[in-house]
Amino acid sequence: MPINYIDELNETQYEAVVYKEGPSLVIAGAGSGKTRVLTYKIAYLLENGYAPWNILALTFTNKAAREMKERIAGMVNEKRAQALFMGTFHSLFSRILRVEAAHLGFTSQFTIYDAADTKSLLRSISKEMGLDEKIYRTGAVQSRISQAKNRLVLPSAYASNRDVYESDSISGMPAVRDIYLQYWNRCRQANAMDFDDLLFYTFILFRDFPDVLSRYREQFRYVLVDEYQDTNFAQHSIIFQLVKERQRICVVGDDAQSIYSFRGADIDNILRFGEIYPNTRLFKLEQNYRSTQTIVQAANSLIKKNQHQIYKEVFSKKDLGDPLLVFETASDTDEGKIVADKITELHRKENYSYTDFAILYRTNAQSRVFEEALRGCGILYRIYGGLSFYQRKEIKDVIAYFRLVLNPNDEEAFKRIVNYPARNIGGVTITKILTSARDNNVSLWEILSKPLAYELPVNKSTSAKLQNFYELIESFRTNAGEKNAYEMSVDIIRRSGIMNDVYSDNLPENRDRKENIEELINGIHHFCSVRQEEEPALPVLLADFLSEIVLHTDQDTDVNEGERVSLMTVHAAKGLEFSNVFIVGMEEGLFPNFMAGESARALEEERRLFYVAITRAKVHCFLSYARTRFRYGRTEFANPSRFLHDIDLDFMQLSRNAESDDEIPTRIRRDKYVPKEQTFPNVSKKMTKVTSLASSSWANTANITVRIGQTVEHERFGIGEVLNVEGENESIKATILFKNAGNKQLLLRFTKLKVVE
DNA sequence: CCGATACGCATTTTT
DNA sequence: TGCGTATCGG
Repeated sequence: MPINYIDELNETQYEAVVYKEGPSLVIAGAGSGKTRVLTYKIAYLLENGYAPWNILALTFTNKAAREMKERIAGMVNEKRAQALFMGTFHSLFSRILRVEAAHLGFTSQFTIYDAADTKSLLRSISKEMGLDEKIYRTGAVQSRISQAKNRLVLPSAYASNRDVYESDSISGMPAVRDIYLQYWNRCRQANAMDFDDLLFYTFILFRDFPDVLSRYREQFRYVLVDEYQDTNFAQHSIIFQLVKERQRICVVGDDAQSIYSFRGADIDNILRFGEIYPNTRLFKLEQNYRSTQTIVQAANSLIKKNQHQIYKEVFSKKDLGDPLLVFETASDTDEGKIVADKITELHRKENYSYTDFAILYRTNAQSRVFEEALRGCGILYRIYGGLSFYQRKEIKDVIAYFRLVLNPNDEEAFKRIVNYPARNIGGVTITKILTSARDNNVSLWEILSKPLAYELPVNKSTSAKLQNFYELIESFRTNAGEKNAYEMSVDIIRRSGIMNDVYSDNLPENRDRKENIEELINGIHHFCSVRQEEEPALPVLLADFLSEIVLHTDQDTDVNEGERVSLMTVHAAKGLEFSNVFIVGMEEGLFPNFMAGESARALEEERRLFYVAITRAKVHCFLSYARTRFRYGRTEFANPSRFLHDIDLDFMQLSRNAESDDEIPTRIRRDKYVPKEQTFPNVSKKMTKVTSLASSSWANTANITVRIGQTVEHERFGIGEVLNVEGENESIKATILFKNAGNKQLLLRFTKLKVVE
């Protein structure tokens, strides 16, 4: 069945799809059919002279690649779709690097260090160098080194750069350059690359080995890049190496959704694409097919506050829709409750499935209150992000064995398991090995293999223990090349003593560990049978499994699985859509996050992040903030986010306590960040009374019986005397004379009162 | 050298 | 709050 490009695409989409003569930039507003353009374009290329292996398509997540592949498979021959080079930068380039590893002084079995490995290695390097860990915060050092790598700055260049040195000195960390060099060498020593290295070494490979480069140039005749606004300099440079001559490149993205600068992403890549590729054709997709007009316009009004962007006018032809609804709650617990209640209500009244809801927050730590509230209402949910399966301790332990078996020079894996399960090799011995390795400029494993030659100063009994460990790993290594991954892993878990350790008792905390390890084994079993079907001739090796999972992230798991509400960070929600979206924690310090400081650039990124959040919503978008929040073990006060003032009030509605029209405005006026001309008072007429908000400190008092003559305290009106009570159930109304606020008639259902006497 | 226990500490987003 | 590290007794 031929694809009817004209009927199935709008005019701009069609033009973007069929243009293949030179570089093109597709600016795709939120919900404008970006993925559609990419899939149709790839199908079009396949129908017009390109072989699948000649197409390189880079996506941001593995899941995006998988989904796109499936869609293309439905349009063209499935086998051809499978043969496409489609995936994340990191996964595709790691595959290339495994093939070409020898050029760079690595073996094809190199380990990929994750962020935790990097941190741990940096920590030990700082310690060895005798640096104060309070000043040289590992996180800070890590991000400096990461930024350097993302900008293709080698340790030597880093060390000789005056500006860099000065900036490091100003932050009190002049030795970062020494750490960087040491870290670089230690990774090489360990035959390991971190995430950033996967890009850096690919660049170096192409730069230093022209024949290798020309091979890949020849192969990748057309390059497509998704989410181009989130690429960094290293990624840009690699792409440029590949397409410089042919200029057959199409990048797709939305500058308004650039949210990964902390990972080195450079919004200028997309803003200045036309300068780098001079004959670029620009296509702008401006029709949003996802959201109501109100949501689109609200998002537009927000993003207009940013200076740094490509002009576009996103519009929707869908229903006008409801305004964004803003909730204020007294505490974070109440925020959880009100969201859970709202979900229950929409589920019942408007028949939404739970999969139609998402709760989006700025930081993972916020998920807790929502989990509790949803559980309380009996609503199933699923959390995306946070710590993934592969980051759990017991799983990392097992994986460390796998890693060491495949790459015995892996320092981090070595340190993790040399004494797990306990084999009486303690800190003192490990330090000795570390020192010896550093002095001789070799890996830990090398020391272990020839302790005598390196004069490792240990006694007989310790030496025997080390020898046992060495032989254990060596015995696994002999099989790793041919034995099936499932058999290997079972063998490893048995003979390493992990099985014994976990199964020796029935402590409740060991039950979870046991289940997790079993799940891992099942996963490997499943992986093996699937792979075996695909390629019956080859054994499925441990290495195959490991390379499958290291770059696997939580982003890659499917969302609409089961009847569950989705909870995730705004970052994780990029590319997804839901009928009903709750954006929670809209508070100063939280969103925008205090880490962003007051710099315009960082604040613009936070604003783009908020833009991403709003544009996930198809029908309803709810915003909420809490006045108090439990944080770091204490209650803290918060003010509403300045971003709430960035949205045009025509598209927003305040849901609030029934009484007192001027309360929120007064509070907001107190906030130092609010520009005077944008305060709420002049628009208070637009506010509508909608819902009552529960509150922990006041909530339970809402149900108490209020009697005439009692003295009560109101959250905002203060102390008053009850003059009269009338009505019943939902509509019990009290007349109260407040000392400062005068006479008020209050519906108790909506009112939070404390009885004073 | 191990394990328990106390204490201090820092808490953004993630391929 | 909950984690990782420092310190203790065994």
